[in-house]
Amino acid sequence: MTSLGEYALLDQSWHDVVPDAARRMLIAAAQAFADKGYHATTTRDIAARAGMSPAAVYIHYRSKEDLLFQISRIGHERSLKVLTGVQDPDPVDRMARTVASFARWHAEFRTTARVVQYELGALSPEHHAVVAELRRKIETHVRSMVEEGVRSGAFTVPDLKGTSLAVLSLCIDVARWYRPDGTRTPEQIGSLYADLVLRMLRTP
Amino acid sequence: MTSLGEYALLDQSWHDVVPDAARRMLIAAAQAFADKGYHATTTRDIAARAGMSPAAVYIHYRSKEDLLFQISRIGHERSLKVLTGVQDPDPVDRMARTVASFARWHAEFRTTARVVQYELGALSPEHHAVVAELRRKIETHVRSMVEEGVRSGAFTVPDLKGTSLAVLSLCIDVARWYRPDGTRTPEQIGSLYADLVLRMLRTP
DNA sequence: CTTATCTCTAAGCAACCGCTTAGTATGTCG
DNA sequence: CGACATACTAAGCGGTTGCTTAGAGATAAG
Repeated sequence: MTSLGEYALLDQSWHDVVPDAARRMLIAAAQAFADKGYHATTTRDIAARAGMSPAAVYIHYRSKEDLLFQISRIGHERSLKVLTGVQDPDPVDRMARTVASFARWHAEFRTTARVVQYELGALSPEHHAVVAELRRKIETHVRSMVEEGVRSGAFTVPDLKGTSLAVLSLCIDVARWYRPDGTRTPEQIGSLYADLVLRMLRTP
Repeated sequence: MTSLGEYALLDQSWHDVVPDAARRMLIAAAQAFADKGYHATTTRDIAARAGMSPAAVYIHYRSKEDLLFQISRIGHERSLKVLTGVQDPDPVDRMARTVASFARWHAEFRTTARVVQYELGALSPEHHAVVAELRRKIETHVRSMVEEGVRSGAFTVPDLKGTSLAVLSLCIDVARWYRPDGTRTPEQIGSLYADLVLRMLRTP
């Protein structure tokens, strides 16, 4: 029920959530939302996955939507950290390593990533605004990395904004198609995607 | 309510659906599913969008899931047709034109595409098997196009299956991020994507 | 006219939804 | 020990869900 195997698909960020029961509930909700979608998940599902009664959800969270918001917020923050955490003086190497780790994250922590990428619409307008700001930062960061490469002469792109969006889109969609039982490891997907993106961007 | 403006985001395939009320119901359902998701849409929503009573849904369809299946099936068939409809003796030109029209379709008919790509999980096992077969054909077709280019020497890829999946993934994800009020037209997205994909695949 | 068929609606049923209430067990501090 | 706070459950409330039933209106054939 709470084996390491199930937790392996979740990001390490959850360790900060206290108390213990609140964290178990959040993890149960993330797994349920990723598996069936927010609207198809009932609060009874979540409580059962956490091994508690339906009412226990409301000890630690205001509502079902609050659970989604916490998962989405923490997930977006982690995703942004993965994206911006790579430092490298060379724009090409930086892009390659960033794409590799960002794409890899979407495979390895697919459970979190799916909630982050596909359940935005279920957030309240106020909560949506919070994660929308984080998403804007993600888009801006990718674009500025492409821009830097273009300035250095290493990259040549026909449409800066559109190409940046395509790079980001490619990485994000990993969360949709990746299956843990497939032939490729998250690491291998990261390497492949870094290579493909450099080919897309590099000056011929 | 039933202006051309709203219908413009839907594929032309729907014209085959008869009788008239059944088609209106299917289009209303597709719009609702694309907008809010299958599980967040009620049969009363669908009926109201079609301008009929809640019970009218069940005159033409067995269930809410049956509506989803019809949309998903017709959408997948259309999507496959768009993908395989391009004929060109040159593997490079064929790939470019195919990617352009496939990516363009996901932008132009975003309503249909979103149901096709993001509501698979809500189908019954039997219905899911039907569209899964169509999806396999789509994947196979992209891979054989890449393969053909590699054989001709025009393309060089490190991982045939993985790269083909990435090309397909890039086009599909257009349905997630595209907004009709954006600066790029579906046509422009198609052109950009065709260019980006060729850069990904071409022998240096 | 009657009869049959098709398409639709008004009303409603059983089940399920998110969430609340009332109460219990456990631990902590004085 | 009693007083209080915390974390939980059993039970259930009001509202909504997908779907059904009974019947009305329209049309067309006999």
